[in-house]
Amino acid sequence: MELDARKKKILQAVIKNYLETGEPVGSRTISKYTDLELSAATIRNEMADLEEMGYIFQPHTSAGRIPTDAGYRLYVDDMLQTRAEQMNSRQEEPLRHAENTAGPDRMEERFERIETVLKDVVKMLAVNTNYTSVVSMPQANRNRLKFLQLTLLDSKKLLCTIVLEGNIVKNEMISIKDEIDQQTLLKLNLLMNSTLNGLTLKEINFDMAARMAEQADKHGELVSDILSHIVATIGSADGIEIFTSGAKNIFRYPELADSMRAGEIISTLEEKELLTELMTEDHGDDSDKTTGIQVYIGKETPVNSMKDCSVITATYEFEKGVYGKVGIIGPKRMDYEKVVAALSNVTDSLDKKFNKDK
Amino acid sequence: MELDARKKKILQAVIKNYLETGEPVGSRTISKYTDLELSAATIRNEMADLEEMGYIFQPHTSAGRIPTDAGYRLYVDDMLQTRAEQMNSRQEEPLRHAENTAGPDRMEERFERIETVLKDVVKMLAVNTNYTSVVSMPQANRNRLKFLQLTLLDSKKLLCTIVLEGNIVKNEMISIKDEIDQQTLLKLNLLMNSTLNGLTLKEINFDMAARMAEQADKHGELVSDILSHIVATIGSADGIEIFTSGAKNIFRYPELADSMRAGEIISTLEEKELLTELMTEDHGDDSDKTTGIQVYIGKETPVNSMKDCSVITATYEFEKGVYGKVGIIGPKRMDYEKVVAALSNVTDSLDKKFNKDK
DNA sequence: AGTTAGCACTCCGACTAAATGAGTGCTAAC
DNA sequence: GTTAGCACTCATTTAGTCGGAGTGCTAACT
Repeated sequence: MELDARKKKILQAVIKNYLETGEPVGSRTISKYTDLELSAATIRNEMADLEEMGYIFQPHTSAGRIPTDAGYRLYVDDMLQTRAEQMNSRQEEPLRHAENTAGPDRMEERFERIETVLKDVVKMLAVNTNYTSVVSMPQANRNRLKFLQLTLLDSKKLLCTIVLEGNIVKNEMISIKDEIDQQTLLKLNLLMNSTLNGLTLKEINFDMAARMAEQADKHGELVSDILSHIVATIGSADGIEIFTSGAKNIFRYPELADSMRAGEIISTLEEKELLTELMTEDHGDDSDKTTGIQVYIGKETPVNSMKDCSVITATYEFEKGVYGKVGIIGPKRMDYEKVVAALSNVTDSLDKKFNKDK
Repeated sequence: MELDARKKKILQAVIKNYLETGEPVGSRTISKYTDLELSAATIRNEMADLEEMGYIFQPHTSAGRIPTDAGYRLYVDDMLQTRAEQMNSRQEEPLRHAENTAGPDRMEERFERIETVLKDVVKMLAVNTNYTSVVSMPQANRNRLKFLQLTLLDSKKLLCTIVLEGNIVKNEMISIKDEIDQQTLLKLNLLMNSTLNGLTLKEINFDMAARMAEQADKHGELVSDILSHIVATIGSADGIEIFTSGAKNIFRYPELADSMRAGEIISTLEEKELLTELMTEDHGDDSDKTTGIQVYIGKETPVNSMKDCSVITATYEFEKGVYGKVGIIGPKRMDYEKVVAALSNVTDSLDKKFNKDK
């Protein structure tokens, strides 16, 4: 069977209607709703076909139709494509695009800590969309070390301050066995900085560690100790920081609101580790390369507890090469168009904001 | 009317039973449950009295009784008192107390970052009690400044690393207008450290700021700028870090599980700022001075969204004078005894752990 | 061919009525 | 002061009924 233009139009109508009402949509409704003037009976035939093709289904005999994941997928792909086309044609007249980015006024107030900015953004998103939203701090992973500083706190504790290229700062407390004096500390600082500066985490390897340990002479052990602390601190998945907002919004959507499902989702939001996979690597190849927007429908999501949700993520750039993600979690019948637009605006604003600060 | 021993016993029986079942308890049940051999009819009379006194109530005519907040209060106060007495008598034989502290094995593995420890603890609590649990990082508020360091990141940004007495480290990024060279930076570091070291946040005042600005000569503006950044960073409620676990546990208790209530609670847990009040100052005067355990029943809690819950908090000591709090949030019919015991154990373990590390 | 109207059928959801049962308050007797 | 007995209340459960929305199918229409 073939998916001709008319079937596609009907499918779209079913989905749009279902997005609005959240209830199975029947043939009569469609027959009025669409501009193609067809009777309910004809629609029924077409809908039977669409069901056979796996785009829609009935929750029970003699009920209206509901889109399947495949149906949503088709719809979303279509939407993204026409969106991309629109963007392209608009690139020539950037004015439109500019006036489209709402809300930067809220974020420009003054120089703020990035956490504050992101917390504001995520809250704003949740409030505006009525879905749950998440944001990750810029990822340090593939980032270069800019500067590191060892400071003696007391006779047994060393404070190691690590600054990465994107001006991301981390602290690590290191316990030391043997006492150490200011002089050698100064030397160590010099040594480590000169060796490590500008390096990616992945460029720091055993070889280098060995060479440094050698140069540090009797403090070799301490150096490698420090080094492994550094690597661990930055590299650990633990390092990812995620903020969420609007968790309670899932209660707006009955299909997610039963305590089992909601509990699972909320646990995931609470234990942010489980979101790591979602908020770091690019999953799937269906991401929109130009905007960094990804749409996961139902089982497509990498997060187990969200098999009944749809998740949309977008990428923002904090500094050159340093990225973070913003995401929206909602029911499968979420307003994909609105959410994609909102995320796109937000990442645009963030990109601008962070670039302006430089 | 007077609350004689028998009435008290009946009240206790009602509450105990209700804690277990979660359902209104009737006179027949009590008549069997208690050791005082009384018929249901007698119990009924007594219960009518108890209702008049405001300790219990009926959700509707011809239903069993449910404890009121006042009823719980009485019960809890009693429990805490007998508990305190037991503790006192046990102090002479500390072995008992020692074997009572379960779970330190889980936390002793190795030197861990305090965040990790606290996250483990809060998770463990949630799993063991089946309630929602929260923990706050040690509070910096009334803490002394141990050390502070200014580092030039680039021509426009200054990194300010702040270490407080309890080895709590904070970073603050400060934008500067005029460029500054390493020499003056060194001087500033020296000046600020020598002036501020060992001071409480509250001891840093305008007077001092003025004096320092004066000494800093032409960089006076920068100094006061930095100073206000420091004060703001540390002092801001923003600075409190809170971890939660087991949010989904509220769904175990139908009286909290409806989406309105649950949504409110979950929002509060998500926006940790709202928990600040709960996790910082001592509220109410009914706290158990010896253990730092506080019990908030229903409307007593300082957090608005938890008017239908009970909240129990306990204080642990990170370092001399640096405190954090652990809390359990559950339904009013929570197992107060078990929770108090669990919290008491946890704070004991934490106290020991942190003191041993030193 | 494709489209439409008509009709029997299915199934859900809302409503009603009756039965059940736990629990109370009250009275009268012990 | 305590208890047994009884009438009464009210939430919960069960079963039964009804209406409506929507379907699939067939037959007629273009």
